[in-house]
Amino acid sequence: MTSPTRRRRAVSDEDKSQRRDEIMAAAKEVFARKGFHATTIADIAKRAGLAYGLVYWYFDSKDELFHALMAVEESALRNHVAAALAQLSKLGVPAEKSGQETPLRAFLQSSVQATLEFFEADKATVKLLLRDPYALGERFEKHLGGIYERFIDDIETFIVAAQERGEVVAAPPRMVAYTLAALVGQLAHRRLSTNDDVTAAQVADFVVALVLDGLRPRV
Amino acid sequence: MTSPTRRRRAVSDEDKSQRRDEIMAAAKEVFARKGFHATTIADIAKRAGLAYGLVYWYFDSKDELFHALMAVEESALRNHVAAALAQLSKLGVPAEKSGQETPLRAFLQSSVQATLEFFEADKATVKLLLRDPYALGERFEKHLGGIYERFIDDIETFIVAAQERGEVVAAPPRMVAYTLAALVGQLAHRRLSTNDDVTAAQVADFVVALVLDGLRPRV
Amino acid sequence: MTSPTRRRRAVSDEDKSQRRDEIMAAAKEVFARKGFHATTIADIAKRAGLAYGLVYWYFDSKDELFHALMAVEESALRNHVAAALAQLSKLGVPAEKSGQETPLRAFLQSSVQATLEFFEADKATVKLLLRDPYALGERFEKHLGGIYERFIDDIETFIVAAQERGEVVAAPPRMVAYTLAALVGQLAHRRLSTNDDVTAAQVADFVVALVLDGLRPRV
Amino acid sequence: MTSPTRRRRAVSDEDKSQRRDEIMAAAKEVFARKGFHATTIADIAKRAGLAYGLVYWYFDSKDELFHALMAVEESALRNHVAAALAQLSKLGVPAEKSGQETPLRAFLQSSVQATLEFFEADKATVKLLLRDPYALGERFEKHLGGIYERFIDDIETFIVAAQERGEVVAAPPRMVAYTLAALVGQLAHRRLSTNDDVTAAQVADFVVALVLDGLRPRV
DNA sequence: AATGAATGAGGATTCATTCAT
DNA sequence: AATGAATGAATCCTCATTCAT
Repeated sequence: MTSPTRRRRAVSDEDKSQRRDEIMAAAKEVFARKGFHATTIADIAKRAGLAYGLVYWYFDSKDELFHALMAVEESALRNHVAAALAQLSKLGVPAEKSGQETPLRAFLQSSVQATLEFFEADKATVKLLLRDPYALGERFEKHLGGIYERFIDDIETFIVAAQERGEVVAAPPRMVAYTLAALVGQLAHRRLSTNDDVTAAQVADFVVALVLDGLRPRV
Repeated sequence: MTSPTRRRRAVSDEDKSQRRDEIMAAAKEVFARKGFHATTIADIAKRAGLAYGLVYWYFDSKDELFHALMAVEESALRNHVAAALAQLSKLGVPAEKSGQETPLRAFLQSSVQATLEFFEADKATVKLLLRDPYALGERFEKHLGGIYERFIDDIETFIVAAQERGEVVAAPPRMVAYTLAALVGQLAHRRLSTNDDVTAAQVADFVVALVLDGLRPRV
Repeated sequence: MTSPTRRRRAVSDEDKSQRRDEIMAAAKEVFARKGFHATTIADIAKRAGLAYGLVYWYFDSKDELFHALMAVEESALRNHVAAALAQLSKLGVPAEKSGQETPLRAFLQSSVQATLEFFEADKATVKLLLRDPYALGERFEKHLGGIYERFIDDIETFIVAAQERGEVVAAPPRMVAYTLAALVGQLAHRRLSTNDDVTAAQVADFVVALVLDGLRPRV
Repeated sequence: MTSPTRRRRAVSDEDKSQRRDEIMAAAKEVFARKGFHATTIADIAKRAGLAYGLVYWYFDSKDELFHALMAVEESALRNHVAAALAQLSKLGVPAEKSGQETPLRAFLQSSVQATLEFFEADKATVKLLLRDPYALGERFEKHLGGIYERFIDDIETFIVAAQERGEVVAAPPRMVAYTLAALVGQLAHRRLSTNDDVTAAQVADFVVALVLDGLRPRV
């Protein structure tokens, strides 16, 4: 039994963190809908059902709030993709016995599909990560650049490993990685405005086929 | 007899058009450098060496000015690509007799290279067309969407024709077109910040090889 | 039996008073350093190691807190000067037998020196009493005016008494008092920013000599 | 007859300067009445009968506006005092033949009186120069310090010259100068709130007598 | 008494746009 | 056509103060 004077309130870090999350959720929604510039702190607060001054209790500035969002979304995306890849090995995709291209194809398929699904399920994030930051000047471009870099690094790493494992890749790994990231990013973005009823899986199939096999059918 | 205030010389449309162009040139430079929001009408006018109130004689609003720029740049890009393709046929690329894949490969190579070169030669346009509009809300996104659409249409049209001519394309034409546009757009954009000494032609080679042949080397 | 929330020990007025003092000490330091406007209640509370909401338990407003500080500082100053003067008589300064000017000179010397020493030892108070209140609008100006008034009254009273005791004073007593207060206040203030190694005693000597004797040396 | 195209408007620098002055006049009045912090740009603009945005056409910031005011007022004060002193020599005050103290006394009398009159005639300036700047932080304190410094320098210079001319001054010139400036500043300030019907000339007489002769009448 | 989250008035500043000349 | 002064909506952010716990 703790001393009465120590009881205090239970607002604690948990509640604080929760409020932060509420604000971020509201911010994400509004930023995605109206864009960074057109969004006011008041918009965000209203959306969150709070007094606008309170936003500054949790974030130092509009910029910081946006940065925080970018970081969270990057993290979520990476987790999502990592989970998909983990699932892949668990499912026993023949990663070891295979002398074929399976691993690379499977990796690409999984990564691309997971990425597209992630953005599919959360269209706001597309705008947050793939649309706004570019136009917001260096402060965000740098952050965004880092995110991209990390993704490209991961892909490159995998491709290099595949090459070392004996898989043939007919282009410099980094360039391929880079291209792939660009492609997927753009596709995710474009899928926002287009009304395909193509699924993420189909697009992933297409991308993988394109990247691995090209348009010209094997003779 | 005209009133004294009317004297002046009748300013021809040509003059008007010229001033307009001056303003647009200045606007392009400043928009590209600082981004749409950070650019003020005063910035543009100063750059053009004019009183800033005058901008409103030629354009109704900052938005309209930006739209006008987008239109001009689209037009310039299309002309540039069209010229490259025209050059191609003039050079006697075997477009008719071909039973080979030449036309499609040549078309892609030329289009991609011309596009990249265009953006290469005019980095401001990259920012104008590929960076800002996304984050500027629907008003510009729609316009940009149209530009993309037209390009995708052109590519698609060509691919369809190629297919009808007997060339095998292992994917839905529109999807290919769409992918290609995305890829090239993103590459052009990324080339802004990266210091490759890779030429546009090399990138084009890479893209075409990737799209047509894929990563797996011909057996 | 008191309700659980009521338990605690009955906080004595002493405790309350002590907390108040802690807050005032913190406030004094911060106000002096940053100025009234630049100081936030949060600054003060942090300095005092308290939750900032608590400040409002002891003071109704930032203004009231500042007023309280002014009152305390006035009191401290008056005590300090009074002590010096008391010391003076205790030391047997010939206040009664004197047919000389001693008393007035001694009084001035002691008062001025004590005042300067007080401000010397507590530079924060200079800012609190001599710098901020003026610029803070009528609410504080009035209070400050009162403080000055009381000092001037005291000096005047003494001068009148001296005159009645037969000492010659070549000017209206109130005016002299008023001048002296002004002079000392300004000197104290100015000593903040200047790096004289002149002591308070020396300045006091100078002031007294000036006031009593003027610049022209005795013939 | 200038060419019609060259006619243009006559707004010119004169008008611009005039508007600036209007704003400064309004600002001075409001700053003096409410203090720097309590004054809003809107207050100033309203007082000047202008849209508040316009203030920023003429001044970069509230701070700059205040600085400009300080500079103008310093200048005005210096001119006023200089004029009084010029008048003095013109009136044939025996500056050269005198072996007496006349010049110093006359100089002090004139300077002090002119200064007090200046502040008398323009009470707003007292607040602007002698009240607000101290409490406004370093940015203004520095400027104000400079103003004081220049005045003290002038007085010191004169006293030194007087000494060299043979007049006896029983204290270090700079200290005297410094004291005098402090005294006059404070007196001017105090005269704001007090309802003496003492004239500036009388106060000046008093100050000069005090400084030169002291309270103890010549025996 | 104590805490610190919540509120919202307030204010400086920017800038697109209008307008008198 | 040209100029640049004038307007004022808009928005970020601060911070005194209140209040639930």
